[in-house]
Amino acid sequence: MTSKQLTEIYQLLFDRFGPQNWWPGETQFEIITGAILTQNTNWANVEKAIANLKSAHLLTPEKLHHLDASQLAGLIRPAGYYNIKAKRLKNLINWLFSNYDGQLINLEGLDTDQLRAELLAIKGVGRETADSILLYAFNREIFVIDAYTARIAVRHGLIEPEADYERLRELFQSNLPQDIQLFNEYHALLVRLGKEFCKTKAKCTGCPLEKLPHTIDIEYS
DNA sequence: GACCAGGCACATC
DNA sequence: GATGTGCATGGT
Repeated sequence: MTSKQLTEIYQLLFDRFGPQNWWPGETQFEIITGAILTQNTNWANVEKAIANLKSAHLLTPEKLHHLDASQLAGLIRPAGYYNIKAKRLKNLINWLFSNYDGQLINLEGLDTDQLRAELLAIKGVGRETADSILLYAFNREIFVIDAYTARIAVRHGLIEPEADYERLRELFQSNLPQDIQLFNEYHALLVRLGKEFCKTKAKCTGCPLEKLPHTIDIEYS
């Protein structure tokens, strides 16, 4: 039942928007960095911060490892929350160097549950950030939940408004084929839909899901 | 000027 | 376990 609805939604979104080519980023480390920088932040601002790191030729674990947090903060300033995000990036990099010789390749041997648990133990890496890293940087079968996804799922009656992150992840992850490319595209499409049609103050006109069962009045933040 | 954006940790109840 | 607050820039 739910899996049929989820499949229908995916079809409608893909038909309307086409492939989203996520995650934007040329390297595994760029994707990881972007996942932290985009926390509660518009992607356009993240791009400016990443551009700064690229111009300075600092977008590698080694280079950032040797940079202090205050200098890093200056470079990522356009992404907002720059002091806290600089610390969070350093936390992740310190973990990588303390336990894995600073090499992302050394994480490939971990199974998904183990890697997720380790990421979540890093201060500054919460569920969405960890799951974005798992799916988009490490190609693991994890469905990423974000504020848009939650809002859309609630508004279309796929889940109760009180549902927490893990409950939402369970909804998508266990009612869809275990397909990394599908998880990748689906989450990206939900964000696309959210940006264009599913903000907190709902303006649903022209929404590709307009004809589906709908509870417009709900405000989910 | 208000409101929002691809969250998270921490304090407090 | 639920709720409130600080963190900060840049676009609409």
